[in-house]
Amino acid sequence: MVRLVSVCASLTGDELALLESLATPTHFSSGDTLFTQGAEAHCVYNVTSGVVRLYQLLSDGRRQVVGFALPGDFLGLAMRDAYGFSADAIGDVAVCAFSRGAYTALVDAKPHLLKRLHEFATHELTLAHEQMMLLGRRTAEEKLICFLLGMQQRWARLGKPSVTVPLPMTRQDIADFLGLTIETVSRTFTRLAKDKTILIVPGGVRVMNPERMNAVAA
Amino acid sequence: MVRLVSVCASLTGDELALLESLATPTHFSSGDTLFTQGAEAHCVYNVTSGVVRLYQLLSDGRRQVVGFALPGDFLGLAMRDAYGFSADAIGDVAVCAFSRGAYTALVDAKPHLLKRLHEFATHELTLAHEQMMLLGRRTAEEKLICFLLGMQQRWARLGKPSVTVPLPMTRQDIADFLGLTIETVSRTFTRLAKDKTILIVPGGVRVMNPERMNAVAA
DNA sequence: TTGCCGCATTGATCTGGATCAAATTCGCAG
DNA sequence: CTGCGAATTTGATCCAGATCAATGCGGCAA
Repeated sequence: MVRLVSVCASLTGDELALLESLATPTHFSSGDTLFTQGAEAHCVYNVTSGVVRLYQLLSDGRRQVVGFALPGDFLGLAMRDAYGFSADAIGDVAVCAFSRGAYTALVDAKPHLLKRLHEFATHELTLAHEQMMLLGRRTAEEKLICFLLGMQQRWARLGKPSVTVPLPMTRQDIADFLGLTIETVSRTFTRLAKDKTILIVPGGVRVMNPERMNAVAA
Repeated sequence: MVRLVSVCASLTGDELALLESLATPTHFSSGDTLFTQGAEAHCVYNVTSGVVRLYQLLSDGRRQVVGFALPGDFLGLAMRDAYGFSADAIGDVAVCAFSRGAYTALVDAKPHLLKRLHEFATHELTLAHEQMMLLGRRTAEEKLICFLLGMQQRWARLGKPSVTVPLPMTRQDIADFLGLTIETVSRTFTRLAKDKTILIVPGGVRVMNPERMNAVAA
């Protein structure tokens, strides 16, 4: 539980007690919805375990996955009145939930914490810019390779460095993240596996030729 | 000059004097570079007049325009050590520049200001998510219509509401923003003009059928 | 006025990725 | 183990938008 709260906040020292008193640990099962695009924003979440799919829908059903939240990530920061995207659990997910009131009180009381949240938000913005480059100007193969390297780096930063990249999300999720169809994602995986650039394993992918992949990601 | 600083900060009352003492008004001519992707981030900028093109480059020359900054917008917030994108002037541009030191001092001294900047950053993040949906899941015609309506709204929020949308950027800039080629942008404009959805005028576009455009943007 | 020079438009053709259509494999409940 | 539904892979064809290639059209310097 101490560990949970510690991950919860990515903070140290004096703020822990305050956070602990305000955080509501919550659990979601695979497919459960944390919140929906346009719904009134009641809570801010900090993911403590599992992976969350973040997405927007167009009225005709087209879907854009805007990100995958991993442990340590914050959700719902961009709250004005309503959430800007929907979020649901990929596999089991644990979060710390903060009510909007608790969140604003916390932020007002602790400028240092706001600074951290602001750093987090600007980092998110940088990632969003990279994703715009990827969506607008990269080929299918480049998209997939950048995605795999990006996920590998994110897991590595969380202390799980490995040549095997876990991919708990479906091919459809990946397609909707990269602006491709499921068929193109599948074919591109198959081609990269034939190349011996990657090895497809249950629940993920093993990076076999990082040199080539880094060269493509440029 | 009072007006300048006022726009500069989008703030009220007691913070103005502080800001005024730290801001360095600067002017750029068409095509001038404010800063370059990867360069050490010395300054934060607040645009006071004109339009700034924000973009990233791939090593082979492919370009993604990640945004157009209008008066009131902040640039370089996502500074860690280096700028995440390049910025240059489209036509004449005036900005207030804050040195990194002045910026961090200001932010540490005035939590209220940090809160404003954080709101601005989260708003930017929301826009970035919308742009991801546009780049990943929209057709060329939808992209262009969403772009025009988006620019119209942004000018309107700045107190310049009009059915004529100014487009000071080139067709190539628009193409690189929407993930299209210049030819597709030109053809799509021509088709929308034939439709009587828009009227192409020097330096911009006049919205002729906002109902249809809003329906497409959904 | 003339002649560039960048932009923009228009046309012809090509192609990467979408769409349509089956298999195949996997997970798992019975 | 067996059957079923969902996810994935694979194949055939199509098409929106890219690419290649002129042509048009200001703006502006001489």
